[in-house]
Amino acid sequence: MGEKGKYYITTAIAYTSGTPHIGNTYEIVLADAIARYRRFEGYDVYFQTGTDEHGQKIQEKAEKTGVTPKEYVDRVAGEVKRIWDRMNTSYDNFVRTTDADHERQVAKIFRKLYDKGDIYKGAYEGLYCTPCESFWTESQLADGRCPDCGGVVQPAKEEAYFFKMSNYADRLIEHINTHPEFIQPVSRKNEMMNNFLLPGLQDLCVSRTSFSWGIQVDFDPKHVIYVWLDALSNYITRIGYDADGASSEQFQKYWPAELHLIGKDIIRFHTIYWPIFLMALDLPLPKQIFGHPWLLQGGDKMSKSKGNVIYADDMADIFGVDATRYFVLHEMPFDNDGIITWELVIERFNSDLANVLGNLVNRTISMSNKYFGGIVTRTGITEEVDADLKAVVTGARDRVTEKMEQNRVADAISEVFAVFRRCNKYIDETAPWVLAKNEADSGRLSEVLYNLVESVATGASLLYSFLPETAEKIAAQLNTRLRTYEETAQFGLYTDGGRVTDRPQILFARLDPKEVLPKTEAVREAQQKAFEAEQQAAGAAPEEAAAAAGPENHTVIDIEPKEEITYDDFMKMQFQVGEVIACEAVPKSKKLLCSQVKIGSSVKQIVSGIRKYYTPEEMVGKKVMVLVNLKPAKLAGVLSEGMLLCAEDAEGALALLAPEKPMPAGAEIC
RNA sequence: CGCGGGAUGGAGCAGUCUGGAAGCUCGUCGGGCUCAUAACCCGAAGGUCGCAGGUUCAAAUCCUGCUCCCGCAACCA
Repeated sequence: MGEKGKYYITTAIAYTSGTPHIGNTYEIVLADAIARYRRFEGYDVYFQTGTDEHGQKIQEKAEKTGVTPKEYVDRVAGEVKRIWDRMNTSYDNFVRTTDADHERQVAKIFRKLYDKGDIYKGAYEGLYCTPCESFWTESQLADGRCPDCGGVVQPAKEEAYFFKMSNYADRLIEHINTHPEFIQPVSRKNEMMNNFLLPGLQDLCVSRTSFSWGIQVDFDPKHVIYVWLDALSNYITRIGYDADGASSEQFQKYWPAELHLIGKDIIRFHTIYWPIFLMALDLPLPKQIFGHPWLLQGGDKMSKSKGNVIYADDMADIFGVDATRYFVLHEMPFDNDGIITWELVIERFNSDLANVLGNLVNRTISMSNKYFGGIVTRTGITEEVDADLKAVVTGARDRVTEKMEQNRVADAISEVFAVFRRCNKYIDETAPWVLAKNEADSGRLSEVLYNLVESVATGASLLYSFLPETAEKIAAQLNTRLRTYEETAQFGLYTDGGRVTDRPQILFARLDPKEVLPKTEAVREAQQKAFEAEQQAAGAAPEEAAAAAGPENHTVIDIEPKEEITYDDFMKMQFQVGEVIACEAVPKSKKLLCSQVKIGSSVKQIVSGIRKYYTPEEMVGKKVMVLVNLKPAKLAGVLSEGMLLCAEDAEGALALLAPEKPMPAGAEIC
């Protein structure tokens, strides 16, 4: 181990706001495949993953569930770790940002940067948008309004710490330009340059006072350190970085990282802020940051309310761990998003795992048993067809390595399977069952089977990084061991006269979609139920509960009953008939319509998410039912002073409620 | 004019940077074979490479314009 040097690989640490789905799981499996392959090649690998556990969102989530933030993240982190373990990932270290030594180091890093002058205390003196919880400068405003939501901003001032990004921007641009491999895939590099670096970096606010769940600034305890500064630091703190210069040997050895594997959504943090923080700490930059694409469910984003979130657990329950690994590794393209559907998973399972691989192993072993009682003997009686088989098998390692060098894991695994496909073809070319009919061909038959067993053993060895369990099973059935990196380029290592198992196990039993799809459907339904219950527990609005009930019934919809309320509770709400006198689409939104609703002698502005079902034109003149004493709020920055009542069907389609007989605007509904 | 990505035979993708005979896996159809998990092997059909212009001896690939999808940001009161 280690003769090729060290290799430090990390995944992004998972944000503990909820259970990771298959898309998150993809990242750890991808990293695991890379880590295992590097070990296989002979690198001294250190593979780190973990959880990101601070921040406002988590504080809120915990409050909602009625537990402390720590209890909340303990639970989620345990869950994340369990899934990572179940997926058979070989990480060396699982970091939690609530680990004491991490927290201590981050506080020290913050202080160091402050002492150095890269972080300075300032104030947001600017225009604050309450719904967005964001400050904006004069120049950022759009028509004097919040550029994000279009809402009204008010002058406000809040003390905060800032990081002087501009101190390092030029150095970073230089580094990116002179290190083309730094950001992968390259399309992302241009994106970062054009959007953030070249227009000029704003100083980054690196503290918060609006919540407390985070690492305190030790010399100014009202402030909590910005989660990204906190989270990114995990890459150095947990391998022993010390801001006071007492960094561990481990840190000296492994930093800088060879690869940060992250989702494409957080590329900006890793390719701009993180390198700049490192420069400020006088540390070398990671060699490469790879922003992998996402898995999308049938082209849609996964959403719990649709019940189409695919969890690694569910997939592993139905298909097994290695099949799950195979799917995410194989189906994920290099720089576009991949698609995952249960149908596709079944297809891949049957065609690749069951047919090409499983069946190959099975037929190879069966023939050995049938013709030679399981004994595999090398006779040296070769024919021309053998040469191509051997070339494909012994050359596979370099082809796989070439793909892995580029982090093209999906292509690499395809190269491994090319070996198995070639073996199937070889069987057809040599037709062992024909040789078996003639005693004179026995020697040749024996050689053919030896070549097959040998090829399968090599293929299994190359497969190990991707499907470790399967590779080991194959080796066990062939009664051999997995080959080393060097050995996979050789042919003929299988023990002459060795014996394969006499009881071959089916590696992957073919699946019948008719049997599997009902299971996946059950998973989907269970998920919707769970979502519904969760919403219920969180006190969701009836509309949401109805939406979560699912598109099952055509004529009747049952929604979760809510707690009984008193007449007084009901009387707190004021409903009136309103007349829509004007209506327009909210410019920055897709779903919202903004209506001016006449209620009695006043006019209220109400925003509703009904654009999909009503045009602004047809809204005008409608008499609608309005909840008028709802606390005003901003939607997409537009003030909404009430709520239009709608009925919602199982598909989520909406219909406005209207009085059954003509009523004047302002009439009370009681 | 918010930012970004995409459109390639029935499905999912590669190829586009660095123009030069349109490729892979699955499905379909036909054939072969029987050791094996109705698996394996061979062959075929099927594409005006989103639309319209332009550059070029040559365009999926470069340029311009357009259409349609999707993601991000904000949002279902």
